[in-house]
Amino acid sequence: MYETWKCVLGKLPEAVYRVLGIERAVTQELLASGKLKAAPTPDPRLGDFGVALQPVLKGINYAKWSIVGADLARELYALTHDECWVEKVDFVNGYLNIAINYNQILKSISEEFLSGRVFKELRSIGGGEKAIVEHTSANPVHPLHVGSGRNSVIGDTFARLLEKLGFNVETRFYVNDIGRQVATLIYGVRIVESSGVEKPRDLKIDHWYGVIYALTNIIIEQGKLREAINGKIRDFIERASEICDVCSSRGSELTRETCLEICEVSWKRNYKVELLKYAGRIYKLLKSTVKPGENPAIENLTRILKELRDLLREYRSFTRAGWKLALYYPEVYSALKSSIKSYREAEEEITRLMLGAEREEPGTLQLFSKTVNEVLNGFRETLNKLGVYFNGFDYESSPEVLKTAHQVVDDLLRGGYARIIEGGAVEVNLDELAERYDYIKRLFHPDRAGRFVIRRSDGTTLYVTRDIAYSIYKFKVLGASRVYNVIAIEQTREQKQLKAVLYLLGYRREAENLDHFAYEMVHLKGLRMSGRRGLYYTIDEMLVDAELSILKKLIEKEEKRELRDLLEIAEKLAVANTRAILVSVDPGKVLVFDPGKISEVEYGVMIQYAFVRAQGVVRNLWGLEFLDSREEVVGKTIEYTRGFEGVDFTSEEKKLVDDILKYPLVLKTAYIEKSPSKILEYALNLAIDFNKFYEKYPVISEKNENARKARVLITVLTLLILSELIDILGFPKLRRM
RNA sequence: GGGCCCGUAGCCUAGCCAGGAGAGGGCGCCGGCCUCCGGAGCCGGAGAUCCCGGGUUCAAAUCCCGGCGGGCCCGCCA
Repeated sequence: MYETWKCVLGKLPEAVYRVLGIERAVTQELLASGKLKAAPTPDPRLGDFGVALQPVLKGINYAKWSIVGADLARELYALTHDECWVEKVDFVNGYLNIAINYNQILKSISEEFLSGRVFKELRSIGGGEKAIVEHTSANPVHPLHVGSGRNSVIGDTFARLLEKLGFNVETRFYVNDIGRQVATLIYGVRIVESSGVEKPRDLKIDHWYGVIYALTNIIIEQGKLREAINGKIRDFIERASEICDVCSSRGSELTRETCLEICEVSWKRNYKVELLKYAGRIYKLLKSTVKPGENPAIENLTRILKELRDLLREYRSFTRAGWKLALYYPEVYSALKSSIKSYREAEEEITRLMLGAEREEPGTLQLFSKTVNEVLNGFRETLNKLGVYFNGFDYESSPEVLKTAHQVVDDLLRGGYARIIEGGAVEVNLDELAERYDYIKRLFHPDRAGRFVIRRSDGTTLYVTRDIAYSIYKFKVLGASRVYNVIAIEQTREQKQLKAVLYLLGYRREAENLDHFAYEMVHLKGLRMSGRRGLYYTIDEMLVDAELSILKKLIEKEEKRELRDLLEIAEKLAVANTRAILVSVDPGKVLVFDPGKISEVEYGVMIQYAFVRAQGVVRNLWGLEFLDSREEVVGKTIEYTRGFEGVDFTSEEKKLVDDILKYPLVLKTAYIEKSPSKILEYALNLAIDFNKFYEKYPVISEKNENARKARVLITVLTLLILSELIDILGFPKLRRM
């Protein structure tokens, strides 16, 4: 198609010159700059594609357009009829509309696809280059939820796409196993285990640990918040007393009512419950009566009240989450509650665990790796169901990462890129370095580059530092020439810091080839997710929900099939649907998802259905199973490319041919724009267009031989492409459904 | 306070970077279609101030400026 477009556009300058006398170079310039271009027509009756000619006709009296246009159409037709397979050129109010011979097009693309040339050309893009895709890398402290699931599916789909494009792809999972979060989990697990509370037998280990982690975290946070709230209340009373004094000496611009409220509070300073009741009311009163900048003392009070309100709100949210978990897991809750005497004690213990791990104490490290690996096994189980596999897991605690991290700090200090700041921590000041290195300036532009610490005053490294080390590892040890980090968008800054440091350390090529594949959050309707509070919709739940909704539909159809078969179909379709939902929205946009409506989003099912139907045609025509004998199907189809002519293509058929033509372009675009959602969208459109075609026209039973040949070709090409797309999307393949 | 991203029918989404004809799809809703390669489908219908206001242009959902609304980032956290 694009070939014919190019062909026609190539002749346009000549036609314009012959009719209007405008120099060929002028039209060529318009084409080159994109002012003139071909685009599909809005209605197939107008033709197959059109060119908006207004830029050329601009100088001509509008009354003459139709005459000039007709001449142009005639001239262009004469020039392109033979060479570009053009059948008709029309001029309609400023547009040149062109109809082309689909017989020729179908013949030529069939040969391209059936000979495998299309796929081969696509593979030449990567040409065996080694690309690493790091994805998922979820903290091993709770089960994978929809957010991590989006990461997995985007990463896995992109990796599969890269493979189709001929890259030598390796997928890696980076295990954050020495952070505070893991230490918190281990701290909680030790308490729960020593209290003799056991995991319910049917609960996955990652879900169990998720509960323990959340409750531990909640109890600690509650302790912290209680202390902060008490402090705020003290501040509040102090300020209130001050203001009350001003009020009673009549030196205040506050209303009488507000003054009285404030005084009441300061007199009742010992009745805490009463105070909290007033806090909100006074805050509202102050906000409505005080103008900014008038009275610093009162503004201070307003600020304190606002902070108090926020703290209370947060406390409440933790408490609610705690209640919910305690309801289902009362033994866990009481074990933790009774053992965690104070949050300070708990935090000290957690810090000790962290330090022990970073100092590579054998006992601590063993404990860490045991716990983390248990959770990772849970992850693997979930991911395998989804069809997501990794070539390897890399541990943050590994000597390769930790040693290199310290090396990175030393190198930066030696190179003068980092310095020791007050207190002894090591900092990189990118603001200064951005002045010297344009690369860094551009990286952060138009924002300030900022500064960041890479080694704490106690000598331990930070997450970024270890991430820098890991990046070096990916390039130097794993031998990547290109790295994609599928990481949430909120880490954009950290990823830029990472690139900046790589650049400073002389890894310039590596910095250029390190790509932050950013994706936005998943927003659940009616639930705010928070791993720290144990609030999440897990992938395991999502898969079950999807499977149940599909099974329900299957059973409703009252098919006389074995339950075992139904279950298998439901399971496969559930995976397809789940993956489809998670990849359906462009990574750069927030994915809004309502778990209650999971049965309504059926992108995966629609694609599978078209795939199954196309297989049915091949089965009935030749008695062949496409999934077992692809080569044979292709071989038989090649015979159909010979000798069909004079077929009038219907608009449904033309649409499918157009779709088929787009395949290579879609893959390239999805790759360049890092947008796996485009693959899904394309597959969906192909499936919809195929369903329409299939429903409307007979394939095997078509009487006209040429038309039958054309339809078989279209069907097999669709089948081939759907098969490739399903590979990329990572759906399990079905024969029937 | 500074920086980035997003705003398209009841809901979700494409188109925006490279401006062109009636803003494509899907879900949901209403009405039809199973003697016909498997109806998880097809056909038809209703439903949109393309967030608002300016500007550039023959032409703006698209580009520019200014608002409004939502998200994210600016830690000796990970």
